[in-house]
Amino acid sequence: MPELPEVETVRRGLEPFMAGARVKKLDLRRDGLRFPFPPDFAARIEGRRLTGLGRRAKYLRASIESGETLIMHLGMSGSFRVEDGGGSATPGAFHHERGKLAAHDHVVFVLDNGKQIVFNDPRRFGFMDLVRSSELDSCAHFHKMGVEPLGNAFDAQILAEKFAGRKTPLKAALLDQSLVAGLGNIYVCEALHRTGLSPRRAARTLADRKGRATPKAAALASNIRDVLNQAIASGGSSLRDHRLTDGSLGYFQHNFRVYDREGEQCPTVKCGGVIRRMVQSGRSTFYCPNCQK
DNA sequence: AAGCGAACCTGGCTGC
DNA sequence: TGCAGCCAGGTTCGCT
Repeated sequence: MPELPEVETVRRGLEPFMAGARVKKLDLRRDGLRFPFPPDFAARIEGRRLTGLGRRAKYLRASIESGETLIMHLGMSGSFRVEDGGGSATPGAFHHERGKLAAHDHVVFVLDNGKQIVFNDPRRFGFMDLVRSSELDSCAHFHKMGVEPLGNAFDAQILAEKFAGRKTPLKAALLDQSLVAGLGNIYVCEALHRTGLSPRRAARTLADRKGRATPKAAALASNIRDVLNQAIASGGSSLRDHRLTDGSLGYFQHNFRVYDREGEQCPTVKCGGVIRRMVQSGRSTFYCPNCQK
């Protein structure tokens, strides 16, 4: 499901309830998701206060007053929802006595503010992990991670430097999380179309002989920022699984120009091309062969 | 080193 | 109605 805009949408939905709340109970409905939960997972969180909820690329990061950080990834089909919890301070008045859990509800955070946060993930490609907060950026999940596309460091020059010398197609380079972190299949297709760049073009062509950014690199960096910000403002894209934490749907999918629009007219003014689908490194790429060069 | 394809898992849709 | 086949927003592993 989720690329950067969807994860950011989830973060904004969860933050008002999670940040500052104490976890009364962490209910694990199975032994793990994509990976087993870390040792003593529930015990390291229960009774502790969450001090903030951040995001890096497609990862959510909840800091805990213990000095650890809870890392959460939604995989392809993960979602969170916020519910009213036991409704009282009565010990044991937890969700599972209220019969509200659905299929694939794997993790429930029961909070001291009367809310409970439920993680649902049918495909179980998501995962959760705990690391020392002081080692967050050097831990296995993040130490090789590329530049944050909505961060201050992201611009045409860093894009050119990352892509310099790479023969791999632009589509694959933009999906490589060790170069730019947070883009996925949808927003790569959309950003390339907005920039008039072919997904097949070699990544190194965005740098000139001296390694400087070409005008196309500048336009691509700008379009990446724009499409991500516009998607966040729309609550992300809901194709099948993505939901906001209040259960509502994102609506940026109505603004797709090429993704999942094979056979439709290219929306570029005066282009007249037809959107096509091809497969690159096992993933669908949607593009206009007429205006993307 | 870089660049593919396969694997992980479930559900929804299409076509016979 | 049933069933086989294909497809899906991500990441990681293993083989060229």
